[in-house]
Amino acid sequence: MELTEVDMTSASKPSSSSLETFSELLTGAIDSSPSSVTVPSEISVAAIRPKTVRVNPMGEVLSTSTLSPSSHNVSKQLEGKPSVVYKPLAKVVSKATLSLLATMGDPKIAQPHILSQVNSDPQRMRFDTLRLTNQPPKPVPSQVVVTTEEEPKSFGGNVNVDRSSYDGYNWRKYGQKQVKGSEYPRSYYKCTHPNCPVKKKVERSFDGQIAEIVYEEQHNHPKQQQPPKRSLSNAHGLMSKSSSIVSDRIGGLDIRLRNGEGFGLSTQSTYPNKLQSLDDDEPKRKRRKNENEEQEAGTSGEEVKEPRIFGHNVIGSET
DNA sequence: GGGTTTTGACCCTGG
DNA sequence: CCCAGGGTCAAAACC
Repeated sequence: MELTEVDMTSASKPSSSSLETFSELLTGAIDSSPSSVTVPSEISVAAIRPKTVRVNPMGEVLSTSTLSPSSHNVSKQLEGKPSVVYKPLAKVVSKATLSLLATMGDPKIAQPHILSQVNSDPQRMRFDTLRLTNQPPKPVPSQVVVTTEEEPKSFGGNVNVDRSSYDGYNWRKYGQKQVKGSEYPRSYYKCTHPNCPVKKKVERSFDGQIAEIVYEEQHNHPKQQQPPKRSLSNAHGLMSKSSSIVSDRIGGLDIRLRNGEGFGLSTQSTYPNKLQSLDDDEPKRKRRKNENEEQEAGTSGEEVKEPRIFGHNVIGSET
């Protein structure tokens, strides 16, 4: 199950230094010049309409507007190849996003073709990538799916840095669940940064390969240049234990960005509004019964309990 | 000792 | 209004 990092790294990772990290690519792409990359004008549409762009490592279009049944086949095939899926919000989606995607593909390595397609069902889209279901045409959020062969290695430069697809940020797993739509268990990760609202969902195949990764929100902080200390130290442990993410992503993964181009993008610069959201973190945060009884009145609903990002982790103190 | 992962239960939203 | 599904929390265990 655990793929050898070496395999993926050396196998498909020509040079991580070039790409650095996935996020970096995104960030850089956006930051640098969103329109620099050749992005189909459809992207703009994405902002309004849900679109899905799927390209396989070879640059072939895996799926288009409506995911066809065979599309899911593609996903399966991708297993062996890294694929990146971006699922930006319709409103947030912009050329920049596409640019990111395109950039992520790494020009030197393999520039993935970005296609945009209209999705039928937003929700379905989530696993569409994986299973692709024929959903009836409906207006939904847009989704951009881009698969690049180099992507995974890009941010996976150092397989040593596992940590659920190390992309330059620290992630903390806060849950795992088996979703109906997916045959693989879905893991939920949150950026360990104090105010970073970024979350990502990772679906791993039994092979330990990442079947799909969905990023939500954007990082409102610079990514770490170095992998999590723990990752480095326990890189082995993780791999052997349960986090074969690294391998996963290398084997073949789908990365999707939701809510704004996902991670690595400059939220502030691109979407100031997002900042607010970030600040709020999650107003809707569901509070456990305990909180209810204890902070029933205490929480005005706006008091974001940032101190407790998740579990006992810290955050507020982060300094 | 600190941080992360695991796992079950709880809560919310959508159909 | 009820049910199903998804997402999140929290305690314990592990590294």
